[in-house]
Amino acid sequence: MSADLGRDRIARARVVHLMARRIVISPEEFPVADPEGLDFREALNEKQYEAATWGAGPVLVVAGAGTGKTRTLIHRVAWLVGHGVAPEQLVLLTFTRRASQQMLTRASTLLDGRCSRVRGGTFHAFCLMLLKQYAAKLGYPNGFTVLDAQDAADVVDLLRGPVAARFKDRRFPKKRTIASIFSSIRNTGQSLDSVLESAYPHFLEFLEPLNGLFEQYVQYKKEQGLMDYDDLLILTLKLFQQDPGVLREVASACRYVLVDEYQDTNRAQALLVKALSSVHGNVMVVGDDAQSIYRFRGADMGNILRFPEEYAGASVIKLEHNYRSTQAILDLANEVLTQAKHRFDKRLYTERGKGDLPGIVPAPDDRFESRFVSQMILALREQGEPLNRMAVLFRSGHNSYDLEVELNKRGIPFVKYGGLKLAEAAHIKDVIAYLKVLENPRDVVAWNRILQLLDGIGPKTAGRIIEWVQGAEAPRYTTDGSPFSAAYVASLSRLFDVLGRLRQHESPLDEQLESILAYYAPILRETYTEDYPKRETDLEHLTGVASRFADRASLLDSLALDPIELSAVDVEKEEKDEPPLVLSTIHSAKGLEFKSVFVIQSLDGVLPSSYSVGDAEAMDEELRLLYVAITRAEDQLFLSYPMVQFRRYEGQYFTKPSRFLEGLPDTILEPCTLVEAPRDAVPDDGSSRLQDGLPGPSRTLEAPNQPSHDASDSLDDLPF
DNA sequence: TTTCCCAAGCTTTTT
DNA sequence: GCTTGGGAAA
Repeated sequence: MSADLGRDRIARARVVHLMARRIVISPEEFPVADPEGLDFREALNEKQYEAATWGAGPVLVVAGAGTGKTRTLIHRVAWLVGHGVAPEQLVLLTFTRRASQQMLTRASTLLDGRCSRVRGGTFHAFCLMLLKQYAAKLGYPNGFTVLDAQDAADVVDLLRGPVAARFKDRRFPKKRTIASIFSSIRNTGQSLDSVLESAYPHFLEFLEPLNGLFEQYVQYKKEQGLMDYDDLLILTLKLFQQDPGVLREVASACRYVLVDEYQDTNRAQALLVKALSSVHGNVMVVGDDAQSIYRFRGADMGNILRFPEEYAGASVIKLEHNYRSTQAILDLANEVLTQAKHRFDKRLYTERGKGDLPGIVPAPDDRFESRFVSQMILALREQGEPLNRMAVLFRSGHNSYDLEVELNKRGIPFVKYGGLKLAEAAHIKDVIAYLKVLENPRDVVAWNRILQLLDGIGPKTAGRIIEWVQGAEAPRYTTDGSPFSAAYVASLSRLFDVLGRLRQHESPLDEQLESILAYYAPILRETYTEDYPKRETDLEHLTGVASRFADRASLLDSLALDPIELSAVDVEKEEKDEPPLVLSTIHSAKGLEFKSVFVIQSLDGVLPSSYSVGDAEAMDEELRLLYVAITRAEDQLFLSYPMVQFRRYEGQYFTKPSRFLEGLPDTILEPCTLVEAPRDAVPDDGSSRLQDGLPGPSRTLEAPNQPSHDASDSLDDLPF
């Protein structure tokens, strides 16, 4: 590796803003040598090295898929810490908690644990931490509650009622829609009418009432001590704005700001980065415009494209050498990307060999698709590929239901990322609501939830009770002197008993949870008579998760921001057995890599989603999504789709493969045919037959071992 | 006012 | 396939 960087000293001038006076201090200098015990030249290529050892000042690292972005960031952290920057002065902002944890653990291994004190996490988590500290300055109580998307919609619903009543005969938007309209106003900084115009033109007639509702919503949350996800970002900005002293204090502590996945930041996040780096000016953002996939929640690719203008004197480092995938996989990725309306001047290259061509696999229906995938996985496993180095990716959470059944049937362990989260299940939210009420007695959403679980109490009565509880100075947990009817006073006082007792003497978290669960158990059985055993297991699950937290507040914060934690328990449990296969939405798979990747349901209408068809920008995003999926693969890539699907009332109907994959030359994407092997001709493990796709125009993949089918049935001959 | 029942509608993707 | 909303009965 060449050592020629043309710089003896890694140094850049930097300017410190202190009060009104600008005092220029001398450049920060690091010795050229690597920190003890680490050979960065050995570990990194020239560009990566340049990025990792960058001195001060703003830098944009444009890192294509698989170009060692994480590796570079980790070495960057290690470099800075190794050169004496206190880990506490480093802020590493990432998009998902998974990404940040992965990064910090990997960095720790480089420098024996010192890096674990690096501050960071998701933007939202970082802001929450700040807001906990400064809530009072914004007129919020310290015990404010964080609302997840569902809770936020519930708050909207409380306010929506009277407004919607005025439009009885017309279709007033539903709570979720309203909540997401509000969210997009705040994420993009657009006005209500421009949001409506671009995304919800059919609701333009409700501009006025929605405007009023929006103001009420903002007001209400403030009064009740509630913050939604967007508030976390926006109130932090507001805090900085109204109180420059706080900004200075916070930003001074952020000597180096590192941001991962910068292409997916929205306006508020970009402003936060600007603010946090406003004292030291040391900001490194890493990203890839071709992998921007969060437009739907306000991410703005413009942030990364405009970075050089936004930060005067910013340098740009490009990483283009791909270390992950074979050339065949990159060829497909590059080819797919050329279909984008917005052109990317990006062509990934590798020095790895050509490798196997990616295959496109039509399956007769999704049962066959699932069998194909699971069989292939077993075969690869027989060849020594660990399950956790393989992944099945899909557009949306439910795309894998059928496959999950098949995997269970075959005893293949898997984890699933993305899609529905346990923390969103009704019974989990119930239990959490009790904790929330204990933490923040002003949390009306939680109160409503737990009160309405009681017999004979609906929205109206719940409202009256909440008023009673909160009417006094301190919340009163008693029915003494209450105006409520005897019909439910008994059940109400049982609830108050439990809450009052827990509030009085703060017992350890697990004991609190135990009391709550004891109280909730009969309610659970009654409300979910059908399937309460399954839900009871989930609650045990929750107890397990809770035991890892020191106190109620930190459990609640964590649940609000990172519901994935719950499914992480599965991982640990399974890992005793065999590291499990990964199922993931493409969104959740960002930043991960696997030896073999299966993209299922590569259908037109799924990927690209039918919701995006007709919107050029949205279609480009779908394309980038496919690009992200393809570039997760190192060696093997299969894109499959069912040729026939079922729909509720229409029955069977024919599908079309993703338009992004149609018309690609066979030399880039190889068509494969599934053939069902005669049953008795199948070797026990089925491994030998899948391994070598024979070179040729159409690879044949045999699908052995399907007892329910006539052995002579060739799939090609099935009667469609 | 609540609850129950039926119909309608709707779903990406995440913090 | 599931949640959400409306309407009617208790």
